[in-house]
Amino acid sequence: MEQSLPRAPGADDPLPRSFYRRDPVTVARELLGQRLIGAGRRSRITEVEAYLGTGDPAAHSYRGLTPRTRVIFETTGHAYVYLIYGMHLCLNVTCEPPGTPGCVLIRSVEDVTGPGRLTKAYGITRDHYGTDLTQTGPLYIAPGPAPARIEVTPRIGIRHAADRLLRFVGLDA
DNA sequence: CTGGTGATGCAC
DNA sequence: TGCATCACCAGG
Repeated sequence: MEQSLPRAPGADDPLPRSFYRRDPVTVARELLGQRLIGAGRRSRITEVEAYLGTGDPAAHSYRGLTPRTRVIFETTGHAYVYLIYGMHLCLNVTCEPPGTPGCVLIRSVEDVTGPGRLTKAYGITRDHYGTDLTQTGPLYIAPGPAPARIEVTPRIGIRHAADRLLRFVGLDA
């Protein structure tokens, strides 16, 4: 039988670490259309925000390395999950090489809009903090078709650097 | 529009 | 040790 190939071509192989080893704006834009896989879902990513490692007062990494922000500084392509407003979890993907902070907030996929509802739909908890998203597992990201075009807007719900155009929405057709 | 909710990080 | 801050959502 087909023993040399454990999986069929076209399977949802995770995006490689090199995809994430770039600046948050590039990673954010290219993350649109890719598939977030977990909890039986494989929906395409439709809305993201870039948080820059330096010079971005809206980014959690702005005030330096802390226990909470550790993965932002030390990993590439891992999940940064944190609790916001005492109630909702947000899923971010770390980027840049280790030693350089930077991450991308995944706000929505095709059928789930909103960062808090997205984590709920995927069953993401704080236990997912630090999960390697380049490994096939309970939560990872695999290739999907890029959107036809990208809308660029300011980020949602922040006070600092509210004028910066770092939110990206993927639109088809 | 507002309230609910709790971890975080910094001032003291 | 306290408390302002916070990348949200559901309900009026």
